Amino acid sequence: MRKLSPQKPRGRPRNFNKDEALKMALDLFRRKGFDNTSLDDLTTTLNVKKPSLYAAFGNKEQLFLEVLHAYTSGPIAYFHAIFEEPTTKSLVRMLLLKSVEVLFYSESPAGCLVVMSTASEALQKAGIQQKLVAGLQQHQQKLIARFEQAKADGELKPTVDSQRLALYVVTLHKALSLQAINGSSKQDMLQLVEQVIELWPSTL
Amino acid sequence: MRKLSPQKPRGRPRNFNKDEALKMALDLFRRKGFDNTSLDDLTTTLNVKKPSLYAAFGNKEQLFLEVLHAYTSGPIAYFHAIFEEPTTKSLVRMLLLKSVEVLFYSESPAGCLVVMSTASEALQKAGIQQKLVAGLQQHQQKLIARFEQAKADGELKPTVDSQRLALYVVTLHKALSLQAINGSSKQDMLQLVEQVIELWPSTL
DNA sequence: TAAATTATTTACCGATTGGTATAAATAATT
DNA sequence: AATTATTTATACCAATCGGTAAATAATTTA
Repeated sequence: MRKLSPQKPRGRPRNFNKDEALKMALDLFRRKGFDNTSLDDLTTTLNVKKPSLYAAFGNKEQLFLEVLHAYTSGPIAYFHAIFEEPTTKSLVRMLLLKSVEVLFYSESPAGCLVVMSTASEALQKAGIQQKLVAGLQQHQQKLIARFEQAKADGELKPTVDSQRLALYVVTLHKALSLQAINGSSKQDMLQLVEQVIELWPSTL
Repeated sequence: MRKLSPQKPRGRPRNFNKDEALKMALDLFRRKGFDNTSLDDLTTTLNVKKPSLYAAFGNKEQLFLEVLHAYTSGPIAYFHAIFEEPTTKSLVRMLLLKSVEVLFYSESPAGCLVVMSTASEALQKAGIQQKLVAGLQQHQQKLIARFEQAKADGELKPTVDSQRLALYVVTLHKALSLQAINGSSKQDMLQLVEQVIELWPSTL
């Protein structure tokens, strides 16, 4: 009955690492998008034949879901960490700065997997796009609550509309991906962040 | 030698209207994106067989270019009109409000053809994406010049960084397409515009 | 060593992609 | 009426798409 000790698996061992494969697939999906990343793209860059890929991950959508999980729990884990910031201003600043870091983590900048995938038709048909949008909206709700708290704490003026302000922030956040794709330099985007912070409603 | 009077064309007349076809193609490209709009999509909704389509427009890329021209000279002609506005604040307000109108002109909102097409891989390979990005950057340059003028006129504070501020505006502008695709309502987006205007640097 | 289990390789599948050859249909011109 | 020019419809093309059947290779267990 004991299954605690992870005994060696029964059959032939797979000769590729699942986590590394997920990282490479993440790069592909980010650079080319889900729809335009073909199975041939995946098999050649991962150096894994199609049947092996399907045995390990299921199909293309399920592979994407695993990639997505690796992405949200890895590169964009800061999504949750920002709420530890003391002020809304530093929170927004950290959110945007960390985003820029993620977008430029490799030599060739790529958009955010979550944001850009919301425009995928294949993911929409598969019902995955809806999940992505729901996750983004949940994040937006957390921002609203945080801004409300800041109002109660006297950090933000009572005249601030938390919903509007949160919409403003998530909109800017999503836009960073487009800017990266459109060729903005990292320096430009860091300046953009500073511009946003400079315009942030005064703490009164 | 006279070719002034447009005599009736020689052969069999085509039984579809090019301009109407372009409008329907525009709808398709906006809703599905260039890559995911197939020739079958086009031929069925335009009710035109493939050889006729190719005789009239060339190929898919050239069709897109004609659609793009119809789009820039039609729905988004406001892109140039905004520079007639008296203040930078009203200019930005008009830019964003007109954008929202375009995104919601039909029942189902769609992204901006230009903005979303900058993420297309097929258009990138065809060298068209670069043209789109160049056009957007040209628009950004005009904004920078306008903000500089506003500083000279004393409308904007001398401390304003025109480049940064223009980058901020175009980023917000592009983000509207993403918000529309992500399901934001028109009311939400109009409120977003007001939030941006509220944060606009004071005229001093 | 034999059996059982899992992964790999090779080769293939039907469907869809963008694009086209060919011939019939429709018009103006001679 | 015959010729010429243009568009139409039918049928097809090679290439690529996501996905899989079948046989072989590698490993643990008995």
